[in-house]
Amino acid sequence: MSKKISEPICYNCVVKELSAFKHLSQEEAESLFLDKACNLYKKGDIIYYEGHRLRGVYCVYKGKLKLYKTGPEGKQQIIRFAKPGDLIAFRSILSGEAACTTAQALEDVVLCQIPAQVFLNLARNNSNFSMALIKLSCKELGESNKFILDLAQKSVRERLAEALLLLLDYFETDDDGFINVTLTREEIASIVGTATESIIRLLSEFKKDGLVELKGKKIKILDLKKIEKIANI
Amino acid sequence: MSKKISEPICYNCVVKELSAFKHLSQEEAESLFLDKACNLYKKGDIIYYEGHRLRGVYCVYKGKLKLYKTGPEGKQQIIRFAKPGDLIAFRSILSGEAACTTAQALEDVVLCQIPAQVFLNLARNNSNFSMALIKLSCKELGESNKFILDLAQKSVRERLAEALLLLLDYFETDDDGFINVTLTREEIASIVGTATESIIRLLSEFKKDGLVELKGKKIKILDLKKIEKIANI
DNA sequence: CGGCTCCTTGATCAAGGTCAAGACATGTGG
DNA sequence: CCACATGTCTTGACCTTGATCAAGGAGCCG
Repeated sequence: MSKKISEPICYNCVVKELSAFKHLSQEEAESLFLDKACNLYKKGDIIYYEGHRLRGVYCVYKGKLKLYKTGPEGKQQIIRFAKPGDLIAFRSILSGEAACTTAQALEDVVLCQIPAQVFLNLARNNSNFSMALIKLSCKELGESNKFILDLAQKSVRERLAEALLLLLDYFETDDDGFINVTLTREEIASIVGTATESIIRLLSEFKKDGLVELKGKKIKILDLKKIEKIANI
Repeated sequence: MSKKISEPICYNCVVKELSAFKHLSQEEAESLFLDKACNLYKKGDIIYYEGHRLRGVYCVYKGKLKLYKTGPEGKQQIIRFAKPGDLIAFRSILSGEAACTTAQALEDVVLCQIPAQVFLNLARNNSNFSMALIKLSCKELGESNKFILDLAQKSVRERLAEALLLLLDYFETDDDGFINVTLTREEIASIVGTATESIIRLLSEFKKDGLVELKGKKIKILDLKKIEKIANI
């Protein structure tokens, strides 16, 4: 399921500057390097399950992941994504609760795991680092609250438009202008919180109206202005 | 709209022990007392508006509040409540963003406002305090994520049952066993994320089935087990 | 008493969920 | 290389949930 690989070196890791770890001193980053464990996960592998107690936080070195909750009928609801430089599982470690989501690799992924105690000690002793973590969790909280409003008051059509904008913003585009992530229709549905069929119908409607181009699972936004208008932000 | 009143004294304030402030030293709590401003707000008063920049965090000394977001059509979505001992606006201050909700008094309320800089300095210099704030925001984040799942996948009936349990848990009961908060049907609807009429119909159905007792705006849960079963947690 | 706000009920309707069936693509092992 | 299996996508038909609209009643306050 996961295997050890040659490890990125924390104190000059390329993704360090993207994450809250950029606030660590050289010395702290060096000690981090000694304590971490680095592993490769294949596409589809589960990193951890909702409800489980976790040993530490993960820093994404390579690849993309989805974090989702599972509903009463087994349906997934994607809560957020992660990409290189992101931390995952920090919520669980910092709050001392069990994981509130399942983390799964969307493609081959390399993760470094930092033991909870090491992470908590850093947070406790380096106030720049702890303030960065506070900012991180508060920002995510703001985003979750925003999404609550959307789910409660917007139509599926509006939410799909908004989801496309979010994906574009977060994953950016490849050389051909397609959003740089590959998701099934079902996965898009579990971002938006609706049925797969609804996503299919709406996407082909967007296509018919010249708002998007579809090429297999790849999506290109052709008319940003109109999508933004539909999203009703 | 708000008026100065005789101030609770932070370093022996009765609500201090309920909040993250319990991690402050005597000295820190004394300095807090010098910097804070304490005000009374009448029922219905707005403390601050979504989108505004805030001057500091508020500590609830007395009374209950609702924090809500407003949707495109002006409909409210309640994100959380606050009661004595709770902090509000901390998310905005800690993340450095504008307020993501509007805060409104559900009854007469007394709030102490702590200036942002004072609050941030405490967070920066007292690691027990900052860790408590981290826990607080991470816990709220977990709750918001939970609610996202509910909105996306549960029926209005399930969500109402769950909302009643949440209200019971948070506000507890008065001497007669009624949930200790007074909300209009419309406000309940804007917790659940549905129309007022749906709440009315479902509440009277719950009443018919002997699950709840209704006395004006007051609600008593008669059959906790069945409500829990409906909530489907 | 008149004017609020809030609650309640009934009728109607649309958004979107569910079900079923088939097309298409992809990968596998023989 | 083919046959098959599996997973994903797509479309159409149908039906349920819950939103909306309308109207009236109840309670409360100046």
